[in-house]
Amino acid sequence: MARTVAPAYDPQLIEPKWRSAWKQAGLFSASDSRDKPKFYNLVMFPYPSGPLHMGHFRNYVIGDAFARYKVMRGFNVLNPFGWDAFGLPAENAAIKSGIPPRVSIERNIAISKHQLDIMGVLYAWDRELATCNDDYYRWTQWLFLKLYDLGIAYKRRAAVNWCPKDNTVLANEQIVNGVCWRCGTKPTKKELDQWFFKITAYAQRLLDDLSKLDRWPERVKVMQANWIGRSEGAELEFAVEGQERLRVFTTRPDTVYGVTFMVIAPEHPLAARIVTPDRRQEVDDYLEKTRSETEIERLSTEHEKTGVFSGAYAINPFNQERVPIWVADYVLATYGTGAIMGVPGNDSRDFEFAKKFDIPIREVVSPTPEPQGDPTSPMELGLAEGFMVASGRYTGRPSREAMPEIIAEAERRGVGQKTVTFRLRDWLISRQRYWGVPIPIVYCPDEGIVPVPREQLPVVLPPNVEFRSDGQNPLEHAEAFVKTSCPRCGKPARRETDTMDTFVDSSWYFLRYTSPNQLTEPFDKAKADFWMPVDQYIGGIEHAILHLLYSRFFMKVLFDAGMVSVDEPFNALFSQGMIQRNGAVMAKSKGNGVAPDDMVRTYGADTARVYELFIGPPELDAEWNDRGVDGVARFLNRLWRLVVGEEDDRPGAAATGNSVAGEALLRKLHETIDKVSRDLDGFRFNTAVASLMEMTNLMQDYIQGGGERNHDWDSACREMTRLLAPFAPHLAEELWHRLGGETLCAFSTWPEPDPKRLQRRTVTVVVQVDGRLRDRIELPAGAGEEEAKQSALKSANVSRALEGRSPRRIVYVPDRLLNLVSR
RNA sequence: GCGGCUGUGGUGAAAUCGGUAAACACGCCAGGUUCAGGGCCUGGUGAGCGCAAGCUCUUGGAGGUUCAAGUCCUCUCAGCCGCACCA
Repeated sequence: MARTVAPAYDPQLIEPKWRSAWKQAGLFSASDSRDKPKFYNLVMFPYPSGPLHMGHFRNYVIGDAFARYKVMRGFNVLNPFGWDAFGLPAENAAIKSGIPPRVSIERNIAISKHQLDIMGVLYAWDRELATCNDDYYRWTQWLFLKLYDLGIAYKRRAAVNWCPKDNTVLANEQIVNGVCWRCGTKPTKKELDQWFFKITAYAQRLLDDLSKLDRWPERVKVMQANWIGRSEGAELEFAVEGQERLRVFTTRPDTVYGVTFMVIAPEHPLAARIVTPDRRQEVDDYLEKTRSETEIERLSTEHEKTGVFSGAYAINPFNQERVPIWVADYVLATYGTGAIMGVPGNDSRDFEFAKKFDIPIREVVSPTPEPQGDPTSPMELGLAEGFMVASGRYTGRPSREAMPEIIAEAERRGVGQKTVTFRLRDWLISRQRYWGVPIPIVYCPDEGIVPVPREQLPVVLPPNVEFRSDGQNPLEHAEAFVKTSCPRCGKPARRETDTMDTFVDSSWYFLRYTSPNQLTEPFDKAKADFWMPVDQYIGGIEHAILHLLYSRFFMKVLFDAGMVSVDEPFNALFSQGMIQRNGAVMAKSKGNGVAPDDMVRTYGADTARVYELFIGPPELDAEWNDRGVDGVARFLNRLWRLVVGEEDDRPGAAATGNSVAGEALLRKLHETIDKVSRDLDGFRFNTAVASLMEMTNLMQDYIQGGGERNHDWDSACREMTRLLAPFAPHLAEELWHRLGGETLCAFSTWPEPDPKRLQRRTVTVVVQVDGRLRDRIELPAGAGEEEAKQSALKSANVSRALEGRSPRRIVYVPDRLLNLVSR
C-alpha cells in the first residue's frame, strides 16, 4: 500500500451527504424552458464493459466539471448519459460463459453507475438510455426504414471484409492497420448480400462542412478529410481492340502522353472478357492466386508488384499508341474505375511495375523545360508539376497550364471528362451477429425485400437463443424469429437475420436525449430543435473517424428529411488524451488500471477528480503518478484547514514575516477568478487548478503573517469555494455550508473578477540593457517612459552595464519592460 | 511515402499578444515541530563560475528576422499518432 496523505477532513463523511443533496435539488435535471440560454454538454457514452478505471474517468471528470461550471454560469444545462450497450464483447462473453448479454450488460451498467456516483459525476439520469432496450432500438429500426425509403439504405452483393474470428463482416472504417479493429484478426474477402448506407452521396458535404467546425480539433478534421479522400482528375476512355472500352481515372491527365501500359484490377469485369486465348491460362492462375492470397499479401508493406499480361491492347486516345493491358492487384477494384493508365515516367508505382516487367519507361514531365534524359532511372518521379516532354502539341508547356486543356480536349472529342473521386466507401452496416438491432426487413418469395411496417416495430431481439460455439449467428437458428409472414401478402416469409453495426445506434443517440420518452417517433422535433446542436462534445480520439463521421452523416440525412434543423451535430469537440501508467495506456487487459473505488476510499472523490484535471493538458496523454495524487490531497487539506480555521492553533504556524496585506489578498483573489474562468472556457483545467493552488498558498501566507480573519478574508474564502466547486464539488459544498451558504454552492453564481481589484498601484518593470535583463524597478502603474528611464538610470546594475554609454534608443512597454539600447 | 502532433530542469509541466524561461506540483536536500513513523510548517533546488555582489550559458539541432525569440521565418534531427499500391 502506497503511503498516502491523511486527510484533515473526512471525505467519507461529507461526500455522500452532498451527493444526495444535489440529486434532491435536481442538479442537471434539464428543463426545456427558455428562461436561460441552453447548453448541451455531452460526453461520449460508453460501452458497459465492466468496472471503469481512472483512465475512463478523465472523460467523465472533464465533462462533469465543465457542466457544473456552465450551471454556475447561468446556463440551462443538458448533461445526459447512456450506454452503447449492443456489441460483440457481451456476445462473445455469452458464448464462453453462457451468461446472456442482457444480463452481463445490466450488471456492468449497475457497476459503472455506482462508480460514477461515488466520484460525484452526475447526469440527467432521468434521460438515461441504453441502445439495447427496445424503447430505444425500435427507433433505430424506424430510422433504418426512413433511410430505406430515402434510398440511402440499400442491399447489394459485394466483396466484403469478413472477420473469420468474429464471424461477421466489417465496415472499411473497422479495418485498422489491415486487421479487425476488435480482435486483430486479418479479414478475408467474401461475396455476400449486405446492407449499406449510401454515405458516399454525402462525401462532398461531409468534406465541405468540416470548415464550419471551427471548434473541432484540427487533427480530427484532417483525419476525416483524409478518410473522405477527395481527388480531382479526369476519367479517360481508351478503346480496346475489339468492341470494348476501358475507362481509367487519373489525377494526372497531363501525363497521358507517357502511358506505356494499362492495368486493370483482378476483380475488374473486363478481366474476364478481353483476355486472348493464349493468355487465358496464365491470367486465370493469377486471378486465382490473388483471390486466395487475399488482403494479407496485398497489405504487406514491401509488397512486390505482381501482374500478368492480358494479351489485349488499348489505344491511347491522345497519341493513338497501342499499349498492352495488364491485370495486377496493385490496382484496387474499389477505387476510381478499377483501372489505371500506367505512366512509369512519373508515377513511382507504375515505374516499379514497368521495371519489373520490362515495359518501356518514357519521360513525360521534366523539372526544366529541357528533357532530363535517361528515363530508365528517373530521379524525379511523382513530379507534381513541371514541363511536358514528348507530349505532342503540348510539349514544352508547363503541365499545370496544359492539364485543363487536355481535359477540355478529351471532353471535346468525347474520350473523357473532368471527375472527382472519393476514397470514402458506402457504409456496410450488416453484421452476422446476435447482440445488435435486428434489421427490420422481411424476405418474401413473391414480394422480395419487404420493410417491416412501422406500426409493427420493434422487431424484437428474441431473448432466448442458443449461443453457438461455431460462431454462427444465433438468430439464423431461432426459428420463431426467422419464420414470419409477409407484411404485404401474408405468405410465409423469412426475417432478415443480420443485425446493424452498433455505430448506427450511436449515430443518433444525442437526439434521443432531447426527448427520451417520446413514444411516437425517434425524437420530438421541437425539443431537438431547442437543444441541438450539442454545444460541447467530449470524448476520445479513437472516434475521430468512425463515430464522428457517421453521426455527421446521419445528421445531414435527417436534416434533408426535415427532421432536424441543423446539419452538424456537434458544435465544439474536445478530444481528451489517454491516461497511461507504468508506460502503457491504462487498461483492464494491461492490469495497470487504478480503480476509482480505491481512490474514493483512500483520498475521497474530490482528490481523485482534481488530480485527473491537474495531471496535464487534457488534450494530451498523461502519465499517472501515484505520488502526484498526494500533492493534490495536500492542497485540498490545506485549503480546508485555512477556510475552516484550524490553522491558528497548529504548531509551527507562527508568524514568519511573510506578511500579506488584505489588499494583496483580494488582488490575488480577483486575478485567480479571472484566470480560472478563462482557463475553464479554454479547457485548461491543469492551469486552473495550479492557480487555485497559488491562491491557497497566498492565503496561507496571509494567515501565517498574522492576517486577520476579517471581511476581506471571508470574501476570499467564499469566492475560492465557488471557484473550487466544478473541480472538488463535495469539498466546496461543505465549505460553502460552513461559511453560511444557504443554498447549494453548485447552484450559486460564478464569481466575476472586479476590474478595480485587478489594478495595481505599483508595478515591477524589467530593465534591460541591450536586450539583457539587468534589474527590476518598482514604478507607479502607468508611469511614462521618461519617469521609467530616470528611475532605471539610478540603478547601479544598469549603469554598470551601460559602461558609460548613453542609451541611443529606448524601447518601453508600459508596466512591463524598459530596454535601453546603447549599441 | 503523405498528413498531423510533440520535443522546455531529476519528473509531470507553465509561459493566453514577440517582452522577467521554468508558474504549479512531484521528487530531492536542510531545518523546525509535545517530532516514533507518517503528517504539518519553513527554507533551498536548471547548469557553470564566484566568499559575495554578480556574471555566463540554457527551451532537440543549425541558421535568420528583431531593441527583444520557447514563441515568427528557413533548413534539419528525434519520438508519437493517423492514413497508406487511393492512380
